[in-house]
Amino acid sequence: MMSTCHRSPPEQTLTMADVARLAGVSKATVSRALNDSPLVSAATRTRVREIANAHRFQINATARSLSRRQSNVVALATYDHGTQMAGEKLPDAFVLELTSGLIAGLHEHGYDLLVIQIGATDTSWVERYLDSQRADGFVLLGAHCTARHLEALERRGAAFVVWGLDSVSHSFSSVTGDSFAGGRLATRHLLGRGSRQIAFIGGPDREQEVRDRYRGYAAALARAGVQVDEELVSYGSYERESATARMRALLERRGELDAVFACSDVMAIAAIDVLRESGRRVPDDVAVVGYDDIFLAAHTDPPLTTVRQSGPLAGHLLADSLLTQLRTGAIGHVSMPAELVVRRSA
Amino acid sequence: MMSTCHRSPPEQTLTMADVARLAGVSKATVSRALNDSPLVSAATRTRVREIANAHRFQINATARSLSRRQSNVVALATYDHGTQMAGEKLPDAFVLELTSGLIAGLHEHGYDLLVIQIGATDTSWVERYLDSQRADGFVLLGAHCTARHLEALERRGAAFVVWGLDSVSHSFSSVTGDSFAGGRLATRHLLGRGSRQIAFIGGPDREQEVRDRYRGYAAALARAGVQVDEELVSYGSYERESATARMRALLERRGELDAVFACSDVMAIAAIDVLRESGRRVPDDVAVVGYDDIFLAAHTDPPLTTVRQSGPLAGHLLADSLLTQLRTGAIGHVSMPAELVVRRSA
DNA sequence: GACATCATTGCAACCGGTTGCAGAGTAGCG
DNA sequence: CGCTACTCTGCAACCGGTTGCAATGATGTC
Repeated sequence: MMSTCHRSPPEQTLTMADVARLAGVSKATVSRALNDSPLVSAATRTRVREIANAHRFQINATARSLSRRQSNVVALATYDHGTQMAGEKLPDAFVLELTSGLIAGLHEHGYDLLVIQIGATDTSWVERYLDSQRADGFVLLGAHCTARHLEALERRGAAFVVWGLDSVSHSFSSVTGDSFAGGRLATRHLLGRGSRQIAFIGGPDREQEVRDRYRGYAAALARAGVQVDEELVSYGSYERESATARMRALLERRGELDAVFACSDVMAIAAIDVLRESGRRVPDDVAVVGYDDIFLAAHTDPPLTTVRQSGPLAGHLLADSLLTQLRTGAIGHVSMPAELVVRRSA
Repeated sequence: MMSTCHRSPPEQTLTMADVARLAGVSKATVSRALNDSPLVSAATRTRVREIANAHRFQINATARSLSRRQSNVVALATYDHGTQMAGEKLPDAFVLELTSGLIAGLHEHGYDLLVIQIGATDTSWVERYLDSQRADGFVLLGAHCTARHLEALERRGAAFVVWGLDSVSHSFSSVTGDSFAGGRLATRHLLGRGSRQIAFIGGPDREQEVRDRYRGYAAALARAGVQVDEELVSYGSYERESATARMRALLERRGELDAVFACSDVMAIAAIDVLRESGRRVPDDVAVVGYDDIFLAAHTDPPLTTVRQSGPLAGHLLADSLLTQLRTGAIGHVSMPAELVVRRSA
């Protein structure tokens, strides 16, 4: 192929003043025409727009931000993923998907996403980004943010949304996974396969998320007329080792169990190892359902049936929530549907 | 704890004019003082700065951008991670780590990172972000960007860096993994363990990356005085199935092989499955090394020894490269060291 | 035909920084 | 002491949009 010959003239980006001159009107009129102001006639509006398009005019976002006193940028606060924190609680893929949905959601309303890194104790970024007009609001990930951060944001009166954190004691917008529905979904699936002795392996029992999953578990059992057997319920930490120990204990107490619902995929995988070790087959003898749908889940043996949350949807909801707050000041809480990914382990 | 009483007065963000008034000087002097201009006396500079700090003055980035005609923002172009593309070639964790390093690297020079999503065929984002002054330059991920994108950027004269793409026919800055070193590292490690019949399972043999890894493999063998056995070398696609088939073929041709170097972790895992199936033990009978260090690698059985690239370092180098280009116009190519992660498979 | 009303448009002052240029003050030099 | 040189500071004009307000002309009403 030949290289292009009709390269347009240098054409350094033009300004509204240029467009105004070309259209034979004033800067103000161009501004109004492009912003759909009712203060210009339809005829003028279309003419100006045609000229602007023909010359590929791009409005200068910086100048607009300066006079409107809003940047149309939202900052996503993350930790340094190059170090320890990486994927501690959030699966990597989920963060990327969430970011993707967030960008898309913001974009629909003319906002861009800035990504910043924040330290656990430092809160200066709030002023640095807000007062300098670099961002209009913030999105935080609950797994990463501290009480100190939340306080700093509230004190400064910043607009922000948090993913995965219930705001019992504070008043800020949040979007969380519907753990109750997730727990019910997992349990219902196991019941549907015929299991009746379903074990529950939870994370720390103080966490709201874990409690909600338990409530969902219990609700599904009740609905099916199955009594909750407390001997089948066990809490601990999210560690792999902790799950291994608990699975062993469960087998000793209730060797006849026929299913396991674990509150994370990592715990589910550990449980499967223990079950195999004890000579049981998965899913034939014991069915297992996890939670999160980490990348690994699709590649274990057998592939893990698990509960996942839609990252893109989470991002979209965060965007909507934050933009609503920016526009109206309203704060809100949204709970996201959980979906069951059926693979082979149950 | 009690809530704070000494909440500072409303204190709507102050401007340079305010600082100027407080310091009894002009706006211009404040600007110069804060920017380390040689046009202010040392005494004035410190006094102005003290006052600015005392009042927690934050410069308005928007206004500064407008008059300096540069935004101090760099855009990272990504695809929509909510759909098919997700993690096709780049491990999720790597993208997050790279982003992390990128943010840190940019931050050191006063730049922020904007993340945008681009479509495979759409190129309008170049003008949208450049002409509107929203970004000064771009970072692209080779696995995601098309020739069309590169052309659009070059035509527009944009500053940009690409990760993982050699610019043989174009002239733009790039940062890539050192596949030659990676291949050598892996092979040397296998040789060090005593293996002599080392199979090579590559991706498509047209890819530069794959060729470089092969060169590294060959170089390490030569160095150890081992003849390359073409029967042990095999190419194909990156698919899991393809790797399975090739491993089977290799075993038929050279049942006595004692090690495998695969060009991706997914292929290495597939190879391990085949080896097990054939009754061989890993690593006792056959040692296996992969490439990429995907999250899964640390959790396979046995945990996979593999070659990884430092995501944070990649990000830093991308930042440096782009900023240099913005400052001086110089374009450059950097090759990143590969590191061997020794786990249990070799 | 005179006057109030309304739809359009332009003027000019913002938004909050940066910077060329002129002027004031001080020091250096013969 | 007079004159040049140099240091420091302020004025004012930018950067490229937005918007209150006044001005213009057209339309409608009695």
